[in-house]
Amino acid sequence: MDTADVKNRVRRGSGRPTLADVASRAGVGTITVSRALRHPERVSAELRARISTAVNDLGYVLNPNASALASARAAVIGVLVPSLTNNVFAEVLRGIHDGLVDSRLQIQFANTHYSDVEEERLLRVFLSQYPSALIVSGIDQPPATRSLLENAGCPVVQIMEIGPEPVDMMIGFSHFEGGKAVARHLIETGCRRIGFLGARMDPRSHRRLAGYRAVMEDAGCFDDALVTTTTMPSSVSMGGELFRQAFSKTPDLDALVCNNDDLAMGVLFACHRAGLSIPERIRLAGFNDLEMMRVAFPSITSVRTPRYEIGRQAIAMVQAALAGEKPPETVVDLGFELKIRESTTQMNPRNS
Amino acid sequence: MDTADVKNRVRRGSGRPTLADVASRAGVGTITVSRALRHPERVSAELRARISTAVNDLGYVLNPNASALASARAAVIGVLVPSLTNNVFAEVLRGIHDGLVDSRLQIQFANTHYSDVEEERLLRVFLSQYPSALIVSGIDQPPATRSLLENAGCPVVQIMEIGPEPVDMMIGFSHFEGGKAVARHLIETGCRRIGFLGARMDPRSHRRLAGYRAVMEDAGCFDDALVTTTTMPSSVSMGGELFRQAFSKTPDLDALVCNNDDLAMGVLFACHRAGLSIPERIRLAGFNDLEMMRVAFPSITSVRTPRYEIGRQAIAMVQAALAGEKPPETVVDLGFELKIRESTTQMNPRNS
DNA sequence: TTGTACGCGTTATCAA
DNA sequence: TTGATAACGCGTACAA
Repeated sequence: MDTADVKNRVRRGSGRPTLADVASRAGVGTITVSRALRHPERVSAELRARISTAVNDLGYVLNPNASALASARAAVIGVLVPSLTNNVFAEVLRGIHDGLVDSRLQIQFANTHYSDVEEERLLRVFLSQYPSALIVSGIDQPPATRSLLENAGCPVVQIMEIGPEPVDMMIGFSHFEGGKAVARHLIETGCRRIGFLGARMDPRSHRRLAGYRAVMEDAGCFDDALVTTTTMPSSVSMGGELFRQAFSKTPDLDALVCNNDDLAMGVLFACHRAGLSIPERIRLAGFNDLEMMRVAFPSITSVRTPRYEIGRQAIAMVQAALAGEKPPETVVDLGFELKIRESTTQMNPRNS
Repeated sequence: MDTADVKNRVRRGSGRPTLADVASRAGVGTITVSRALRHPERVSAELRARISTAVNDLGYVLNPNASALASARAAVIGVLVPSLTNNVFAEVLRGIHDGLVDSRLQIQFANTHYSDVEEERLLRVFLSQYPSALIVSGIDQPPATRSLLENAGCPVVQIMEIGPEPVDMMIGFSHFEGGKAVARHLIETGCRRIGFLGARMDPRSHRRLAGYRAVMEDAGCFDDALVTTTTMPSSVSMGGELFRQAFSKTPDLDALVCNNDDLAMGVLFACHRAGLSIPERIRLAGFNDLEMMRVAFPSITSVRTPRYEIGRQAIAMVQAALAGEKPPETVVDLGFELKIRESTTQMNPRNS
């Protein structure tokens, strides 16, 4: 094949206008167009205008695949969550998404199903494309996964919890303190036989349980029989299930701390059905403070957790890092708020 | 710069092994490696083994960005949903995700917030990277959006609903029929003053309302005053809100059809609080059949919708299309199931 | 079945 | 501030 053939080579292009098309129309080099799009301030006003016109005339759209290849950086943020049906993570995702409007970054997410093995596998998939940032749930990554994160070559945010040794950044709150807060509230209002119901029992659940236990031991009230857990997924019906187990083990229960609001709802319904009044016979508290807790009958005490804010601020931290800013805070504690409601107070809710 | 300098050129590589590295180690051409990875059956067993060894030795991982550029096809499937907090779409996403294990495709999702403008914008972003497939919610895309979808150059699945003119493929069920089913059930059990509560009022909500209305008119029971809706987001507390509005407009209500289960929960709690018994005084039905409906007290009649299955099968349809299979069914109706429970039957729930 | 040569569309390098 | 040129790493076309 001689050089004369070169021009006859088949072009495989998609037909979409390219940077080169824009460049020739604007009478500039391709790199100038690239610059004008990415760093407008580094290009003279005149060229910027000519390029802008050409872009509009041609309907040019950047090819992110080519960009990713050339720069070894994809405009994608990888997000790993352990569950999707769990309302908590849906809210986190919403926060992440809302934090990303007006950004060229895309969310790519994956569901680890609470599996460390899956998490590591998915992380490798994400890493293969040189993501702009990674957001992972929890702080208990096994060594291999942690090592992958440390060498990710991009900002990494661990969300939902806080701990002493962030891979890079962390945002969340203390589940241990959350567990303590609920238990303390019940102790303070006079309860002694306070049960704990937990499902799934991921690391965060264990920390809430540990918080509950610490308070109970302090008060001299702890009793193994008061704790009822399962590794099965959490659900409203599981709440009823666990309640029945707990109530048959310890019929002298005077309160129940639930690991999350789904379980608490299940307990509420089970008590209604069994004719056990809340809060008169049994006091009840949940965790997360889903919207429903406030309007339930009776309304249910819960720990409000900043799920949306976690997602939102995780993105803010990522963006700051990508902009080269190094904030002093690499570990952000967003705290929580104990919402005390009818289910743990004596008043007759119908008169409230 | 003379040719002698060429070898001194700065390499910008990431340091990761490339196809060429694998090829030279295995003593084959790069394209053979590429083929061995994508279509193992087209490569001889011997080379396949040598290549496999080289891949493992080097820890080679495909660079999806380069792959996407070369083939003008990213291993990404774009998913557009109108909401994330809505449990319904969380389940759809879960189905999509589960359908994608063992696939090299990644999910890239975006939240349209029920906005057509956002939907179009996000679609353009997705399209710019040549996705392998697109999944969009609903069937009411405006002309511009529809045109984008028709020219997407990849499989497109419209989910949640079915209709006469799919862009490409559709999977869902008839919301109109769903609305009819609930209303018919209530009419058949003797109700006449059946209210309808709706929030958000997206196209699917309107179709459920239309189904309800059709049945009510048929029965000679329709009354505008029985319909209470808002365009505000749906929530449990909004259910209580709408109930109070409806009850003051039409205190002779004998049943309520709720546009979704969140509203129904809100009604349940509001009735408890107001001392109105369900089902004795007011019968109640929801839509979607969230897990909670089954264990609520009283348990709540609802229309079970195949949310997880929609996601799951949407992926199956995509994969079939990508494999070149053209199934006869481009519109798949997954149907729904009316779950009749205590909230619309006379028995005293505590004895059940 | 296997290999060669080149194109995909962008960004980095370096010089002007 | 601007541009020429190469490089990113893989897939396609076509030939062997």
